[in-house]
Amino acid sequence: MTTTIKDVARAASVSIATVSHVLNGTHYVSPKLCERVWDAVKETGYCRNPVAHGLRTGRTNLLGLMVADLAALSFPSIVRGAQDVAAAAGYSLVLLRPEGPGAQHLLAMARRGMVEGLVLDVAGIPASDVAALSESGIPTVAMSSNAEHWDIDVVVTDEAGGVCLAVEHLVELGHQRIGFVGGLPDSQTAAARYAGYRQALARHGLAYDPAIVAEAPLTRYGGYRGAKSVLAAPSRPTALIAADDSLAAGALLALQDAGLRVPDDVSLVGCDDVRVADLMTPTLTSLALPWYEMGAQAAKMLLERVSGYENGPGRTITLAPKLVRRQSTAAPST
Amino acid sequence: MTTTIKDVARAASVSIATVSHVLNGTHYVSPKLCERVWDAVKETGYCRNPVAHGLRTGRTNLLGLMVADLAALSFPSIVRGAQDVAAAAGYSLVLLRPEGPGAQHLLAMARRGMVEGLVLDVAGIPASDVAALSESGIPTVAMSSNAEHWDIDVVVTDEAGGVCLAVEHLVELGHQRIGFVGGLPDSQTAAARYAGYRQALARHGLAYDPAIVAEAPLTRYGGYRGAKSVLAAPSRPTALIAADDSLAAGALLALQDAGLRVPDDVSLVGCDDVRVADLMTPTLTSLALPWYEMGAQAAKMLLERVSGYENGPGRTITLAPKLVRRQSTAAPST
DNA sequence: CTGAAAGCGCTTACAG
DNA sequence: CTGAAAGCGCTTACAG
Repeated sequence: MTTTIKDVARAASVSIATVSHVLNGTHYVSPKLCERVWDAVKETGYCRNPVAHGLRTGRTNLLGLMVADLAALSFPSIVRGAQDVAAAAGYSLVLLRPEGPGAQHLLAMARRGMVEGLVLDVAGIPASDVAALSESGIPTVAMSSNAEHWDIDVVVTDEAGGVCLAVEHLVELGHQRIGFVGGLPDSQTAAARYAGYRQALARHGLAYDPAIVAEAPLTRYGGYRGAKSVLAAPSRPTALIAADDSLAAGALLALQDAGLRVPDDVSLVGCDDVRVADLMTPTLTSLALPWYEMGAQAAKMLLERVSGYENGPGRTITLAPKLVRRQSTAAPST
Repeated sequence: MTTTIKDVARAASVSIATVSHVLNGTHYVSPKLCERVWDAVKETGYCRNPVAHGLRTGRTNLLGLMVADLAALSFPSIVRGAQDVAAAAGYSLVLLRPEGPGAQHLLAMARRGMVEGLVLDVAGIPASDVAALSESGIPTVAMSSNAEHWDIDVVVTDEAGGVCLAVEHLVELGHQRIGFVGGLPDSQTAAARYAGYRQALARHGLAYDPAIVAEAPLTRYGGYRGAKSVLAAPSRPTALIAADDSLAAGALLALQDAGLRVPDDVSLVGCDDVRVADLMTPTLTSLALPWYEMGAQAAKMLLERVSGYENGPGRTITLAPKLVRRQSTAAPST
């Protein structure tokens, strides 16, 4: 019922081989026939069946995007980045879930050619699964919050470097006592951010004081409790870094509860969620993670693999967060 | 190089037809051969090529999800809803963008069988495109913020009903003067929410007072300006409904600027963004839109179409927002 | 109960 | 320069 290459060939009185050649420009065809073919295409409203094309050529123009947690804040930006570059190359994204009843089918899909390659957000995916995937031979690029040792392309966010940025910003403003409210150390991201804090302190010759460091679950209440404990320190910090914007929201509340003004009495830096940071009062100076860029770079590297343009060993590219200055940071009141 | 049905057939010493039959359970095969086939499958690590399968059967187990604005707040939830039900049926989602250089290819994809059907978020998509799609014959279900007249399945959010809920909540608390800060009336959503406000007022016998109604761009600053103007009314409202959480954030700031406490002096209801509402101080009583449900219902209806289970005229299902009570609303101070 | 064969809609050497 | 034919990896009537 839908029109095929045969219909076009018939309408143009040529062979299907010729139709294919003019459509794909894969071989010289005389102008006369070309014109007849194009006319026939227009007339019949033909467009090629991508499934048949995919079977024949092995190219489906589909890239798999595998992320465990669609509710993660990073998800929309990663998708946008990946889709923007994929679309520019004529590719679409198919959303794959790493677990659940469909996992087998999806892996099969990847292995057997429904998607040409995989962009993988390793967050929430068991390392063994990632390893298996990376060994499966299907082109894969991983997005991660820390460097990995698989021999595949990976784009990693420099979490530690981001926190360094925050510390530097505060130091430049004149702060010397900078507190830290981080996530529970069971998450790699949280650990990396904490490491960045320690590193930056050392780099600037600032003493590390456990009394102004707190670890808490990544919730508003966690931030509230964490900040409260930090404020109870014998000598309270003039600035606070919260490793997440939920933590920051809670910390802000704790500061207000304690009668402290932000940024007049205490400066506050958050992390992650641009939207929340923008809507808080005061608006929050915050670390913006390069999610869009990660998606874009991952797709770019993957496209280089599936096109055969690149076939060397796994590459790693590191992307830095950006510090977005808003109202919540200022010089310390002396 | 990758193993095919032929390899399995050879390993099991049967025909490929038999392999296919035991794999798909499409025909009785003797236990003896069945076992040989399964052994061979295991041994060769075979899994079927979905592209070839798709070409032969016309079923790719792929559903298209077309949304114009991946940065919309609704996007992640819609995807989650759609993916959850799609995955349960063995389907994956491919992300289609309605415009740009890939549009042709994508439409072609849809028309020619790469995806079996389309879930369409009509927000930001020209009505003519939607109409064309709905007439193309490919199974399509639309998600919309207002009822439509295409003869396809559509799931619509009851925007007006949501605002009614908010008004009712405030009326129950004892409020009689309820202000409204809405979006610019050029958006259908904003118009629907405004209509809901008027409706609810009428239903509860409350007078409509233009002095406590403002329209503004959907930004924090818009909300700030809108609320300011409403507060300047000769008789100021005891409660405010903001048709968006950015507007609400701005309104909150305006209220604080005016020395008014929330909810003690003025109650505030927001809309849309669960995360922001949760992190604000006070946390925001807010209308939660049924995004996850929309995605899930849309996928469900689409699956019913592509499976052939449903082939009647277009159905419409309306989903109601939910009011989530948090700290920003209370009885008016008398 | 099992298998040989046609065919889904393309692309691509290979003849002519 | 053009076309007949093989084949991508499956499924599915149809013989036997």
